[in-house]
Amino acid sequence: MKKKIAGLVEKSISACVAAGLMAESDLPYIEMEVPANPDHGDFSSNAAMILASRAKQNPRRFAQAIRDHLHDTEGILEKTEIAGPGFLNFFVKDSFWRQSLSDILNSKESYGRLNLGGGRKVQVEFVSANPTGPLHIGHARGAVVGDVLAALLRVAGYHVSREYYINDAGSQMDNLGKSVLYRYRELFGEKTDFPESCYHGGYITEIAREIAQLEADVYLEKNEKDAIAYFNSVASEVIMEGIKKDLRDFGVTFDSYFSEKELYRENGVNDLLTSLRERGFIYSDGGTLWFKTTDYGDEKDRVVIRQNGEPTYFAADIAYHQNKFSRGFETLIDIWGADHHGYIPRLQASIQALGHDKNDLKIILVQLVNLLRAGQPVAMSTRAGEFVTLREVLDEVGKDAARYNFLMRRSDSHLDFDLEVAKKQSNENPVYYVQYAHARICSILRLAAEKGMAKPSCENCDLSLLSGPEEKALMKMMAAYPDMLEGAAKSLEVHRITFYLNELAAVFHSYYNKAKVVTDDAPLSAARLVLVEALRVVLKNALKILGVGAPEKM
RNA sequence: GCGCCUGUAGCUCAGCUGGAUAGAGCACCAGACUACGAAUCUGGGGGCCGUAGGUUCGAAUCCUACCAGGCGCGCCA
Repeated sequence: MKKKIAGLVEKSISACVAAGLMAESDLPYIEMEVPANPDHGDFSSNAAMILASRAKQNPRRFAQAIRDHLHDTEGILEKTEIAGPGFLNFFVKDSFWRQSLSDILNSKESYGRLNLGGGRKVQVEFVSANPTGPLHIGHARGAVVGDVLAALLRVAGYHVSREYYINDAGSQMDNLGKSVLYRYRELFGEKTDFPESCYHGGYITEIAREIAQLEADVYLEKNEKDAIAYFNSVASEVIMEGIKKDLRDFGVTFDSYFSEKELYRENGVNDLLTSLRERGFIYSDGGTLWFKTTDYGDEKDRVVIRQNGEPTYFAADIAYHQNKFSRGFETLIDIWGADHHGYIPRLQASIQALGHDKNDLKIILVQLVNLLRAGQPVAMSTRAGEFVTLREVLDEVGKDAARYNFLMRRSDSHLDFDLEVAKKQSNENPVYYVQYAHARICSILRLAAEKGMAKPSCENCDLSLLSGPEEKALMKMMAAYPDMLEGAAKSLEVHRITFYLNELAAVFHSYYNKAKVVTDDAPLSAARLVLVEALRVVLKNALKILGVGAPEKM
């Protein structure tokens, strides 16, 4: 609807230009907003004001000209007003809002699907935690944001792939193996001086114990290097399995897992560096190789091969992103913890050196989570092995509540996550507000069925009976659902879906307390059943994108 | 010191690419179940949009400086 009206305005402006009333316009798009105040219409545009200010003309005169040249061929508009300094306010005929109800009932679960992406291949890479320990609460937020963003883009018509990058090649992996080895030795009574830099969590000891049970003390004799290599491969595998299971139970699944080791196995890192060197992006200085990231705005050049001959993490990451592009993805989206923001310029620089546009790689920063229990901060330290794991959160508050809580803020805004509030089944917890709306509607529909009423259908149903303010508001909000999704997809902001749901549920709850759906008035009941059935569909579709359940009973 | 993010009601936060009278939830106060589910609803108080300038028809939104908090500034990942 929004687009239709914007289209009308666009054509009208062209007509005005043709009629010599305006100079050539170069508006990139027609801004069309839904005014907060219903007196200002269903949609409002400031196009006349923008054009007039560029032409140094009277905005109201421009607005008049646009209105005069409007050709409402479909008869969408009830009226068009010029208001204030030069706003064009559009009032849509009620019949067009009712039309969206039958759209929804016909499209069902595909209502809201867009063709924004045109099938373009997009990859969303997220979580990507090192397999050195279980996922904790901090990872959970990134997991949900990535998962929902992928789902959103899929609905918006992109071909989306979810990927987890396993950092299994760096020095922290040696630390992991070493940590297990030390615990293993302890199990056989050796005294060790457990290093500060190693992982202290209890899970390390458990892995050591498993190895000890299966293979006894054979690794006490072997040389340390081999033992560490073996221990870290066992440990990372065990831990990775745990991570996958936790994510699955959190409703997060991936299409692929990409191992950093893989890059080295295929010699990808060296090949890439060679080709970059040939093209002059890499130079040697002081026994190390440097990437000229300053060519693309980074504040200093970055090392790719260390003095000891080992490639840096950055080197592998360039190769990894190159690999992503070579797999045919046109847009890459990386989801990172906000503490990695300093890394953005060099990675952006590197993909540009590889010949891609800066915008082909979008990085979404997710701020860290501030974990609370009943208002009191919960201390966490990964090194010391003191952290609240994702598993514990899942067990304590449940998947739906946890996910919803992570989606209630813009991702680059700090988030307080209070375990006590999140598990409360009360009005302090917004998940239930929306789920309750869905369950209530299902309850109404069950009752209607019990009473032998026909299933909601737009056939032989007088939808013009839906004339109350809440009914109109609900129809308009549901009609705006695709616009909301489009905005969220374009801006990559998943929290918009949550806010939309809260608003929609609020209007419904208010309506529910005012009006009865199932009554003795058969035509009115039929119309209202159509309305709530449409609502049920929209709620369910949106919740599905969020990966949050839409229960029929609670 | 330099860079990035944040600063909006008592608390937690929305506010879409600059628009019309700045919103929501929680908390607080007062009300609503013989009505399809009260995990709900109705009403109320509450604001120098961090501060000061600037841009313009118009600024919470854009620019500059400053203040406060967070994060980053490695041949770690």
